[in-house]
Amino acid sequence: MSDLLQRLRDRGWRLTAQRRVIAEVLDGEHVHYTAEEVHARAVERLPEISRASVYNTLGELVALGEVVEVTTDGRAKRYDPNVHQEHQHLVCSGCGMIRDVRTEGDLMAALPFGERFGFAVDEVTVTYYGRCPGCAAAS
Amino acid sequence: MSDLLQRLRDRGWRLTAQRRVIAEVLDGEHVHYTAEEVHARAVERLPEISRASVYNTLGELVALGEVVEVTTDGRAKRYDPNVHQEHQHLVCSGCGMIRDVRTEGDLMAALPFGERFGFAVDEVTVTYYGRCPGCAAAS
DNA sequence: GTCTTGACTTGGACATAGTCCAATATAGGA
DNA sequence: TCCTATATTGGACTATGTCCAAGTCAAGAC
Repeated sequence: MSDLLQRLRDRGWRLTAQRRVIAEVLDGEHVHYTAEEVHARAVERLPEISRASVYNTLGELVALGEVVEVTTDGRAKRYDPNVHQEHQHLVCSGCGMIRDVRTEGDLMAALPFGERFGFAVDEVTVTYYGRCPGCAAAS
Repeated sequence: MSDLLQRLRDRGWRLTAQRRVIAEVLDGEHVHYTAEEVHARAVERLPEISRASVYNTLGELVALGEVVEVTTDGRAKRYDPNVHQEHQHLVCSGCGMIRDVRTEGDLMAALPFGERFGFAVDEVTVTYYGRCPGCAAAS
């Protein structure tokens, strides 16, 4: 993620304290924070950062392809910085925890041409649901 | 869908005018309305029906397994009454139109055991994104 | 180092989606 | 026809996200 800032600078971004903090918050594996969670964590490092800046910056990162939006439930969108390794998601239906997972085979090929209705299909997302070990033990 | 009302009665539901109208609105193929769209259509037949009743009834239908929630974007949830034929969704990234599609092969098997992290995986949803013929022509 | 300027940030108002609740109405059995 | 548990209602409230005008500042020019 450290070179994210360099990539952004290369694209003409002004590197503000706010953007740096947001990039730091998004650093790591299996990070899937909501915008409000990103804001809460950013505030710990930069107390005056606003919600608007977080929403703006996340939207820009998504537009640049540096972060992807994930919506596994109908609640808040989550932001996944793990874009350089293709993956899908495994979601615990108990606690909502999300793991990045890699699938086998060609998921796109699972959709026959006869089922494409003239669409130019260019993306497929797969979400697996189950109970994580903790939630399975608790029930 | 006409026998939906019978199934609900068998489960002890009271058949009110509101529930009948909601069931009628959800009748059909490739129906994926938001709660507000269901409400707007229900109001045409029963002007005094409230938003709360629509939300309540949709939630109950989901709990009973008669309707499934679909969230393809981060916006409002959509309600899909086509539960008796397993299917996935194809979404136009231009206009948001949704088609039900049937996939080939075992999507669950695409997730290796080594990628399950101890989860008891019991469901998989797949969403294909592309541009429908109309939106492709317009761009 | 300082100036300048256009891009960035901010707080707050607004919009949209959904939930909750106390009061009222009613389906369907007695 | 009556009774009552269940359903409906309007409206307040919460959560999530968007928009905007005013103020701030990063970084290139000098």
